Amino acid sequence: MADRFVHRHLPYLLARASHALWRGFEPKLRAAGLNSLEWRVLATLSDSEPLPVGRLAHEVLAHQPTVTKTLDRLVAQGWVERRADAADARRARVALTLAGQRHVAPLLLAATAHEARRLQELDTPERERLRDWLQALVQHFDAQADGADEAVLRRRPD
Amino acid sequence: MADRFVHRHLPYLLARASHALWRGFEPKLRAAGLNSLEWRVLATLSDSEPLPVGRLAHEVLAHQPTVTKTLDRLVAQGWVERRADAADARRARVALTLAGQRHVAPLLLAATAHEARRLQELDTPERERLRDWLQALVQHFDAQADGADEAVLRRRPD
DNA sequence: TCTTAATGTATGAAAATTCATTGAATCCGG
DNA sequence: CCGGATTCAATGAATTTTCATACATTAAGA
Repeated sequence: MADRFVHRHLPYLLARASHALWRGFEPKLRAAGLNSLEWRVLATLSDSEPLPVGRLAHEVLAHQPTVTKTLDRLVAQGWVERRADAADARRARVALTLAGQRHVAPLLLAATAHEARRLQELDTPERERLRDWLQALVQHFDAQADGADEAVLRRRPD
Repeated sequence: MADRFVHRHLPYLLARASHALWRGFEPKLRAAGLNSLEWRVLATLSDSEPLPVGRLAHEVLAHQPTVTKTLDRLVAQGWVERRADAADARRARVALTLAGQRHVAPLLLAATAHEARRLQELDTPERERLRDWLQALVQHFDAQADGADEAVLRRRPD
């Protein structure tokens, strides 16, 4: 399998792995009336303090205007709210409403269960090391604030 | 970092890792007049035999109608062509044109170099095992033709 | 061989995303 | 404290993606 570019190239391989693990869960999202970005937004906010839009966009791997519009929809549904930032009037603080929390809660459980079930099939002892490695990778590249592009990460002291 | 759902959940973590590694390469794609799906299509076809549309869609992690329309654009650019399948008139065989090959070739090199550069920063010996693990993961879940959703994978004998 | 089912791709309308830009608020050097 | 540069989020037009469906071809069974 490793003979073709797309099967060797790591960014691609990671995306493929993500899809492969995730596959089969979408029906559950659809049933909950969410597309995958909306899901990522709710999941991200589920156990986070209220986040500014730009930071949220970075976390959900989407562009800021996309997230702004997704938030409009989620707000209309009553799942999310934009609060004012005390220190900076430009900035919004996006948080789940109570209804939003109730809406994602079962999905979070289901997603965790789905992941566990899928991984079990694989039955390799390296799972947890993989997770550590990936966390280190993300942290490293996120932390270096990247120069080349968005500097969304230099989060100020709040 | 592992305390939050989105930082622990493996499908998400894999997607984040993919992005983190990939970040900084997009300008090069833009310069080549490609969006990321178009890039994945060209990269996939670059070292593959001509593929039917559905199979290509699966490989590039996109839906079939999306790929059909992306192909329309790539064909219009002269980078891709649809050939007839000798055995089945419904099926198309998508392949790069010579111009297409010339167009991606430098990008493939650049992408590989980019990956290498990024990974070097990380300086961990586990890289290759990670790649193996991911390949196994993708292969496992792709191979099982999945029941739950698209059965794109049961590729007939050709 | 017909008839019905299933498969592969295309299509059209609706929805979401992107790109470039705007408007507003904060920051910072003088 | 002023003025220009920077940051944050929103907006609108253009592009792309999605969803459902249509069309054509092959498969399967009576």
